[in-house]
Amino acid sequence: MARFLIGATIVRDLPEGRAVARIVETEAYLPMDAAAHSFRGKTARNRTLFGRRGHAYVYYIYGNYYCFNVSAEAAGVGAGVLIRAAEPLRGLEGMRVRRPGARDRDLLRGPGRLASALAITRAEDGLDLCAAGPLWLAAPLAPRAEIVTSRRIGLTKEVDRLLRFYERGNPHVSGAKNAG
DNA sequence: AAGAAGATTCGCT
DNA sequence: GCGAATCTTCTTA
Repeated sequence: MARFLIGATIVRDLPEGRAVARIVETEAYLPMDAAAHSFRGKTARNRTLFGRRGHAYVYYIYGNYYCFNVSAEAAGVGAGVLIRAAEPLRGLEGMRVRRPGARDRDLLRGPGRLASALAITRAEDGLDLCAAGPLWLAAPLAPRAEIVTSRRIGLTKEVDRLLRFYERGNPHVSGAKNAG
């Protein structure tokens, strides 16, 4: 699913209007993956990871930021895909309001920035992303560029697993230095 | 009940 | 390139 979501569209309704973006970077968090929030079992915070696939799992991190994930397996199995970066397509005004001073290129570049620009918080946790609503996803339409595989970013466990995916050369991908 | 770590970002050197 | 900021959640005592 992490691969599939590259090129998919995020549709988010903000007070300023509808924001649309194209996913360019994701990471997979598998069952039996010590780096995954689901690894130690279901809790109040991560319960949507254990629900049906295609629902929003949003968590708060470092006292400042939210990260937006998509639950990725059948009910009862804990797994998800972190949406790390996207390319803004429409409704940039609403995103700019939430990321003052940022260049357009950086509006959705990085998981914390993406959630901030699209106003995604714990309030959106559990939303069905395959149904009409304030936040949903549309499958990729156009042919996609080459997808690169790499190590995941910012982890202290399972650091060698190749579970990050991004479009080669896309300027909206986070951490240029992390290209490997 | 207390403490440590965390799927990040930004500013400063 | 490095370290602080900031607070929630989970683990351990």
